[in-house]
Formats: sequence, C-alpha cells, structure tokens
Amino acid sequence: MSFNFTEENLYGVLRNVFKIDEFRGSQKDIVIHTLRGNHSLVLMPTGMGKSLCYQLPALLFSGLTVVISPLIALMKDQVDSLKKIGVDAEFVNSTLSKSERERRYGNIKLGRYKLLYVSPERFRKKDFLDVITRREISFLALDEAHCVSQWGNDFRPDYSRIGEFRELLGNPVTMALTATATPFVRDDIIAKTLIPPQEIKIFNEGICRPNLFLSVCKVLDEAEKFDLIYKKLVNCKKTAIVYFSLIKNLEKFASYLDIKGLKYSVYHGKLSPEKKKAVQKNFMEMKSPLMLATNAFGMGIDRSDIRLIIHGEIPDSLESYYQEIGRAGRDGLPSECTLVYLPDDLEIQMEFLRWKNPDGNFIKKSYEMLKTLGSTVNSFTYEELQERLVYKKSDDHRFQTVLNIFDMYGVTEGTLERDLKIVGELPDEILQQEYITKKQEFDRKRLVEMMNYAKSEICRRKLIYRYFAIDEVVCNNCDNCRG
DNA sequence: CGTACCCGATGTGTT
Repeated sequence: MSFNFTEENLYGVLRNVFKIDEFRGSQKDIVIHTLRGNHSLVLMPTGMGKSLCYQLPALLFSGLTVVISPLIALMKDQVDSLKKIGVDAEFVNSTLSKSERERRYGNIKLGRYKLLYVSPERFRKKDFLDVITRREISFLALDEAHCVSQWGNDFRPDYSRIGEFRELLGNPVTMALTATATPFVRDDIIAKTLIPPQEIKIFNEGICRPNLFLSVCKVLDEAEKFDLIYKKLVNCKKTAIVYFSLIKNLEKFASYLDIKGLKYSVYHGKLSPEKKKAVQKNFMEMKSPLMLATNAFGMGIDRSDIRLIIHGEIPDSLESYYQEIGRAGRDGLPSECTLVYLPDDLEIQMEFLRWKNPDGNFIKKSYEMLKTLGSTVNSFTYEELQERLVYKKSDDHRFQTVLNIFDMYGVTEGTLERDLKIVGELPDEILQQEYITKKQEFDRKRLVEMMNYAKSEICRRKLIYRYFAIDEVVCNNCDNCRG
C-alpha cells in the first residue's frame, strides 16, 4: 500500500512533532522508501536515529503501525518518549492488569493509537488477534530484528513466527531494524518475514567503530585474570562494564572487588524486575559507575560515555562480542575493549554447546515421556521431568531446548505446568542426525571464529569486519596493529 | 549457561 505525501508533509512532521530540522544519514531515503509502500531492512548503529525511521512514517500512514519489540522496558521507553511529544502510542504487555489490558484492547477496536508496541508472544493471545485483525494495519516495524535470528531458534520460538504474524496483519509494509547483523543474520531475518528477498531493500549505515581500541589479554589462571581486570578498572576510573558468561563467576569477581574495596553494581537476568530497573536507572545517572553484568545488560542502555568494556570470559561468538563492545564510546571518543582470555574458559562454552544441541535419542526419549504421561504431564514441574530424563538433575538443560523445538514444530501446544499437550507427530526432520549435526557445526563454527579472534596475531578489527562483511580495513587501533 | 515473554496464583519488596 502506497501513500500520497509531499516533502512538506515529511518536514512538517519532522519539525512539528519530533522538533528536528533535518534528517540525518539515510533517514530521509528510508522514510520515503517506506511511505511509497516498500519493505526494508535498516542496519544502523544505536544513537543514529533509528527509531525515527519507522516512527515518522507511522504518523503519516492512515492505519495503525504495529511495532514488535523484544523487551518490556524498551516498549515503555519508546511509548513514554512518543507520548511526551504528543503521539498517540501505547503498548500491551504482561505488566498490565486484566482491566487495563482490556481497556487498551477496547481502544484498539475503537480505532485509537497510531503506534502499538507488543512482543511477538502477544500474537498467541486470541483476544489480541481478535482486535488487531479488525484494524487496518498500515505498517509493521520489527525493532531489534537481530533477536529473530538470535533468539528465535530455541529461546523465544515466537520470534521464528514473525512471517505468520505479518500475514495475520494483512501483509503490511514492513521494516526490520537492527544495529548488528552479519550477512547470515540479515538473510535469516529476511527469510523469517516470509517476504521475497528481492522485495526488501537493505539500508546499510555501517557499524564501523574506529574509536574503539581492541585488545586481548591472555591469562593463565583465575587469580591472574581478576588481578588484571582490577588493575584496568583502577586505571580507568570512568564508566566501565565487565561482562561475565556465568552469574556464578560474576559473583565471585564481585566478592574479590569487595576485598579490594572497589565499588560496583551488578546486573543479570535473575534479578527482580524492580531491581533491574533500579540498577539500570542508577547506571544512567551516576557519574562514575562500574557495572558487572551478564549479557542481560545491554539493549536499551543509552549511555554514550562508556569508556571501557572488559570481557572476563569468552563469549559464544564474535557476533555477541561485537554487539556487547558496541556499547562503548558511542560519543565517538576513544574507548577501550579488552577480552581477557583464559584458555580453560573455552571448555565452558563447549559444554554449553552440547546442551544447546540435544541428540536424536534424547529428543525421542523426551517425546515418549510426554506421550506416556499424557494429560498428567502438567502436574509435574520442569525440574521433575528433567530429572526423569537426565538422571543427573543439575546442569543439564537439554530438555528446555527440546520443549522449545517441540513447540516450534507444532509437536506440542500450550505451556508446561499449565496446559501442555501433544498435538502432533514427531517430524523426521528434527530427529535426523544430519539436521542436528548441521546446527551443532554451525554453533561450533561461531565459537571457533571467536577463538580465532582471541588468538589472532593479525589486526583484530580486520577479523571482525570480515565477519560482518564490512569493507573498511583502516585500523591502527588494536593491540596487534600497534605492536 | 545466559538471554524473555506470558498470566493468574499467592505472598513479598517497593513506590
């Protein structure tokens, strides 16, 4: 669906609503492309005005714009800032009471809202589908689109169903937006929208970050690791994040800092929503904060003066790594990103890899168990069922992966401990060793790329740029280039 | 392992 608009319309909205005089970069091209009824994938670094690319067209389209967003906190931030400039935007998510939720559904039915923010999981709700399918949907924005590829495979299966949801909305004009996407992730995002690739234009604003100094420090044991990180933190004295893969190790390092008498904050997914909110707010406002975090800490952090990002453990891929260090130095000033590499840590990642990829026998065993239990399955907890399958109850999360696979392939419906039931046969595809090894190989390759980065004696930036298919190779800002 | 959504139960840490 196309829309008649003029330059005056564009600049009118830009100035009157957003209070901005001029477009930046390719914002204007993207907006016009969209208003002419075309699909796009927008790759743009955070802080370059990505949101405007979909928010402006949303105001000019006649119907409703649905924005799919991964986090409740992000929905709230966006809606708050839109409301502040007088835009009729709203979200629906699990933070609402039943009555408030129904009130908003009522408003949708009445034709209110220009933008509506929801998570992909919202499309599972019949009440939501009832009201949303009756509205004219002009436009679909897929924010943080890398989540489709990153989380859609087993962690948040509904992210794999974006294409279906788009069809339910009547195949509206669509824009996917993200800051980090390798060529593979781009293809994956496009594939999952179910839009023919030739109909999607990619706007690549580049993700070069020449101001980040990249380095790797190899250590031989944990004591050396902690001492080294501590030394760097003391020298830095500015805003810094230290990432860990395991909450357990994060806490260990926290105790070490207690002894040293260095103050810090902690952020990971096991904290209560209230706590998370408080910690994040504190980080945004404090003058010189130090954050110890897992990968839960990242999206929605818009501090531009983060000067140091240290990885205390090796991430699972170069992709995760680049995404996490991308939070440093958004103001363009020199900032440092150090990977502290302990060869033993690689074993931890290898173990995770095994859990992420259960073999055919395990999948079959899980299916048989669910079938045998029948309707009584929901009287058991996840842990109890897991225990039946793995004998060694702790530290084996293959069953969770299997449940997600079942859900994705329509083998089961509903949720465990509530209304889980088998509704289909076990497709051969997921049992075939070929499929399983292919996925495992894929994950292993990612880890190897990360390892190569850690061990490399050639330019670090070159390796990353090659991975993301970025052309520029000028560096002179990594440990290997500086010698 | 670590990443989050959902919702209605019950009880708890916050505004």
